[in-house]
Amino acid sequence: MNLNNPETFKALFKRAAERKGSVRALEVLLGKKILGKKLLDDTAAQQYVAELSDDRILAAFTKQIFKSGFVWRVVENKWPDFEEHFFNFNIEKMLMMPEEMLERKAADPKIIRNYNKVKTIKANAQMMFDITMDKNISFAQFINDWPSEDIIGLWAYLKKHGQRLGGNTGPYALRLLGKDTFILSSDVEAYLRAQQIIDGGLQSKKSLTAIQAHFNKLKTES
DNA sequence: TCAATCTGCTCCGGAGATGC
DNA sequence: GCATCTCCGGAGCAGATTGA
Repeated sequence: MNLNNPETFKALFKRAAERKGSVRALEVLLGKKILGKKLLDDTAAQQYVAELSDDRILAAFTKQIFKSGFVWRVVENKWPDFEEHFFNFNIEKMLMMPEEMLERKAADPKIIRNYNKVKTIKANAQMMFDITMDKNISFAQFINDWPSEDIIGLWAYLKKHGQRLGGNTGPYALRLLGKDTFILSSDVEAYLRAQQIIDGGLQSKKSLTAIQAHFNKLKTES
């Protein structure tokens, strides 16, 4: 570990600006978030997350689950049929769907016929429903309220209580929705190892805590 | 032309090892 | 003894490629 002397935000920013051509070019990339067809700043993005309907969150989770380990283009091409098959991911309708119906839909070639992944739609709908009942808030509000300084906590929650939302699936889905989260891509992992912020397994508690601390530090410095 | 095989990609879970 | 970590094989399907 090299926690005493990791790269500062200033040095990282300078290096990134050189790589992207100029400070301005980098700021264009960093300054706003693209959500759907909209370009939003951080405050607007946060508002966007809080106002999402829960069916869109279930749709995002499901899309990412099917993309995981598969050609993303195929999932995108078939997505309109997914929306149609699963009632636009309406939570109540999904929870009322009998197993036989789910099994039948999972055999339709219009969608990706992976029954194990199809089953996650209902399971994750149940997780979302439970939270809205327990906390009396929408699932979107639940995600929005979770502090970005402990985003690994939200990852762990989704992994434990949801289905197939572990690994990078949960983080990717959260980012797709507009939640402020980092992604442990291979490039990011290589950087973290080069900076000696982590040395063991990427998903170990020790590593995740160190990574979160580093991102929190960068956020404070930025 | 058709069938078989390969490729792409990552979560999941089990087993054994390690640390506290 | 329990929790956590690490490693590895299995699972899943569409599209591309290869061979008969």
